[in-house]
Amino acid sequence: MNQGVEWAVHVLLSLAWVDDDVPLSTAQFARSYDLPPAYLSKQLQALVRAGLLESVPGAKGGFRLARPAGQITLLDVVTAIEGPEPAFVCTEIRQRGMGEHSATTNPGTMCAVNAAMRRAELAWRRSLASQTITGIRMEAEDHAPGIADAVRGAYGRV
Amino acid sequence: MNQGVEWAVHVLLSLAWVDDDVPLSTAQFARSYDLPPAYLSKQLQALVRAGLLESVPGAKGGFRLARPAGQITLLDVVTAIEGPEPAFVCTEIRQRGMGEHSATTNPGTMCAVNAAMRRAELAWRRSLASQTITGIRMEAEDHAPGIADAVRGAYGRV
DNA sequence: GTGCGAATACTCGGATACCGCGTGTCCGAGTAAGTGAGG
DNA sequence: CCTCACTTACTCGGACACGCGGTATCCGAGTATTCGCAC
Repeated sequence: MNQGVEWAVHVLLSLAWVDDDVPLSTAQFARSYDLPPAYLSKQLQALVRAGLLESVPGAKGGFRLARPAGQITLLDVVTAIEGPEPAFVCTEIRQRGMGEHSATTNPGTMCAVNAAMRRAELAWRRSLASQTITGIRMEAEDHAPGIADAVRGAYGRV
Repeated sequence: MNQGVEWAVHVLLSLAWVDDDVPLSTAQFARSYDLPPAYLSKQLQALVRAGLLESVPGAKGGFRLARPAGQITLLDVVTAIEGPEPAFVCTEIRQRGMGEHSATTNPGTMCAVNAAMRRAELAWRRSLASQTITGIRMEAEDHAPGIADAVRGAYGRV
């Protein structure tokens, strides 16, 4: 799995905690988490293209949440970074070479292997879609009560 | 996702259909599905290492199922090919650079982001573990009634 | 005809190259803020 | 004091290299078969 997913979620969490109209810049995130700024910027651009963030150009610019954190799911993030293609791609080897099966195969039916893998991936996507940034935020606050103020302080929002 | 997973499942399915003590060789599988024989061999070796297949050396050798197809799950196959490591790896960026959070973080608790991703991946693994080769076999036979005899015929088992 | 032994051909298995994609970096276009002068 | 235009500095955004893991391949070790020969 692409490492940018983890970065993206943490960035979105920070933006959720620093609930403000004034945006946060790539440089600030990179400094906070000790990440390569340029590469992080690339990932954030993907979030903008996916409509999760909106970018503010110019001095004192940066990124803002494009919609409330409660309406951003993990599936949105993963899809934005990894792309919409499923992890398992069926190459239909069942009807290569010896194509005898295909003769009796009921048309319109999917390869059973592909169907099984898609069921599993659907379960994964369902779980991702059921978890929002806000949910993770609450869980983190439960684990570390002072984290909200700590993050706001780390970004200069006293 | 590694392409070998699809190949492995189809090979296991073929072995389940051709229910016989005499093994099937890499060359036969490669011919049936039009796959590169050497690379396919590499994947089958992984299945042997994982204990899903047992190899028979020598002339007329090949591979046999190491245990009944009903006791081989998709999770077994994926783990054998992809390895046991989870797809999402948490690099703990939450406490790099500004480590202020960690001061208040309740010790022994996992990063909330990691926890969320692990929940999703657990759902995926649960679905994979609930589906056996036999289950896929039955579904395929439902889609294509004559497939069992077709496969047996393709491998010379008349 | 039968038993034995060597040659054989076929198999798996690990060691070895190739290549695409994720990883990492850089520089330019664009814009808001800041600054100074002029009215 | 207010307005305005210019300079400035900082931001995002896309275009450009690097390295590793999946992809693909080849050749050697080992064994069951098979053929031939002796009995």
